[in-house]
Amino acid sequence: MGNNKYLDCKEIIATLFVTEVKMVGLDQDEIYALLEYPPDEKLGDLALPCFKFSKIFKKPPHVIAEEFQAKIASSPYIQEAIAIGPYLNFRFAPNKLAETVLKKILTTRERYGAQNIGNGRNIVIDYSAPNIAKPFHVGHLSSTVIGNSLYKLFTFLGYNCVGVNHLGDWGTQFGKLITAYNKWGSKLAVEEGLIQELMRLYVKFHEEAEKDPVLEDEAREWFNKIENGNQEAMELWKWFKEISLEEFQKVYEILDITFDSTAGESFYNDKIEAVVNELKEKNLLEESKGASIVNLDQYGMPPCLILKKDGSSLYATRDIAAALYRKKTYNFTKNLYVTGIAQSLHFQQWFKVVELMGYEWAKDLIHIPFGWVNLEGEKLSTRKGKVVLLEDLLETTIKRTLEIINEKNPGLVGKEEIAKEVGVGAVIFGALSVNRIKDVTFSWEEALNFDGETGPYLQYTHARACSILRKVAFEPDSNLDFEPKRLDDQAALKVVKTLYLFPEKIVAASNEYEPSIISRYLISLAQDFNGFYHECQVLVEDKALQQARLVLVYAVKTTLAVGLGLLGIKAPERM
RNA sequence: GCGUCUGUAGCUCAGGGGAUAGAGCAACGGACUUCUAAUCCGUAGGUCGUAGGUUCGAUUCCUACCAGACGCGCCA
Repeated sequence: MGNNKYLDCKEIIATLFVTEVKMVGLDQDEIYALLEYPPDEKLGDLALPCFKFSKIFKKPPHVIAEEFQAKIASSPYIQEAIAIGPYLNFRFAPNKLAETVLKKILTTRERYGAQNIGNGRNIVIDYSAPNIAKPFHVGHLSSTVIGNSLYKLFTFLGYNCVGVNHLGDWGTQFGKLITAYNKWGSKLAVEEGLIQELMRLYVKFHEEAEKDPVLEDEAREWFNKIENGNQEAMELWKWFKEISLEEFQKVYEILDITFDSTAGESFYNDKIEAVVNELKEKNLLEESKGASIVNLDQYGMPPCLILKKDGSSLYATRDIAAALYRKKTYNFTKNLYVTGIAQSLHFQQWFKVVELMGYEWAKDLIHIPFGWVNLEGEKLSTRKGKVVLLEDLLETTIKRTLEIINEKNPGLVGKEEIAKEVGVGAVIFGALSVNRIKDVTFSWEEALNFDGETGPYLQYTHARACSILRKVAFEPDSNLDFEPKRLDDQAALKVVKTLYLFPEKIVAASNEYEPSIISRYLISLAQDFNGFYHECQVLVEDKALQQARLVLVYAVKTTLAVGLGLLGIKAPERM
């Protein structure tokens, strides 16, 4: 736990045991790990289950809890310790907690929760990575927004992040596209239809290839030509790529997501040979059925395909080349790959190959998998043209938001921009609110519902808080005078305790590469705040009371904005 | 066949060795002349997939099974 610059009550209690209780049989770290938040707040704010001590001292846990209680004196942050059955429950000193947490927020503001855990080390985050010549659809949303959130999160924790959009701009799909273009397409049609036309050709290819498998061979030949720099093939490839990139850029602009590098698969084309040679030198490469592979039998995995029988590369080859390049270029402490769970085996395989090549940093290659997106009962399929385009989804949610604004707040200035922030926020939050690994079913009804645990709910709560602060022109100031003891309502105290948890939550989110931990935290913060909002009037006659509550409102507003920012969601001041 | 992931309220999901299993949606009943009702309060709703095992204690860990999703050589 070390030197946490944020208030850490668990650490305080663990220290208390070492310095005051002594002779407890467990060290500070063990006690720290044992401390948990009780299921019901009435019981206390933190609890130490005493079962483990029972074994050490051969006494019933409730007796131990009582003995501990007798030895624990109150300290500035811990008001009391009460033994309840086999638990020793601690109650925070509410005034001290409120004072410490709120002053911290007044001082750090939009940096509340930030830490220098990374110490400037580099993390490469590989995310989004759409395939060129395929439309950007809801299936690409997860990678894009999870990666973006991790980028912001690790930056907030002191790492230097390198966001890489590893474009799928290489591979047999281009052979397929060129084959389809030559057979059923035309220059004019592509110029007019752009990515829609490319998608039509791609779908057409798969329809026809089912009837006539020879097309697959033709496609492979075309890809081979691209790899060998055939001029006709290269020109078409470049053209298709440009069309796609423009389309993707529109979506990234709406989402406000940027990358530090867009070195895609094609970028590594000239780095493949060196990898293959290195594999050969290290005696890892074998011939099998005409292809070149790395055998992984002894690791319980199928072989990793390095070269096809026609000598062209595969995605594992390019991934290895990319990893070597990135290590050399960025000297990363971690390289995260945000892709679907379907690719788990692929990553395990080539991570192992890198390890077998003798690179100890293979352990720093981390796959961050996420579940599938389905379309209400049906599977998403680019090949069958069965997709919801991300651009359509975003435009629809923005439109819907505008309708709601016109209904609820018609006089709002800057409606268009706010509708965009809220509509896009709804989509991003929807993708980040549940555990990465879960499969999700896309539903328009859910996507357009802005009630309850949604992005707009968080933004609305933020806008409400802003509204109060605006009415009195509240200015944050680290020397601001306020009386924490005035925040003695249950609802206000609950908010303070939840604010206290924020730094702990974002560290947990980074440890698990799980933005949904932040999402859920923000929902609980907003729920607590809205409870407070209904129960306690902020703008009141009693100026000291008002001041204390204003500080609380400011703290909530700030924490919500910081948290939303880490998710890649805007926090408008009015809506 | 082998492997991975998932199974908790009608639906979508939290929780993840410990004290009576929590939210939201949908349903029903309340609260706007008062800081934005995209809100809040209340009611109802669960043999935590099934069976064993480990443990003082299992919804949580282990094993088997069931169900669903996915992956297993020249697609990415």
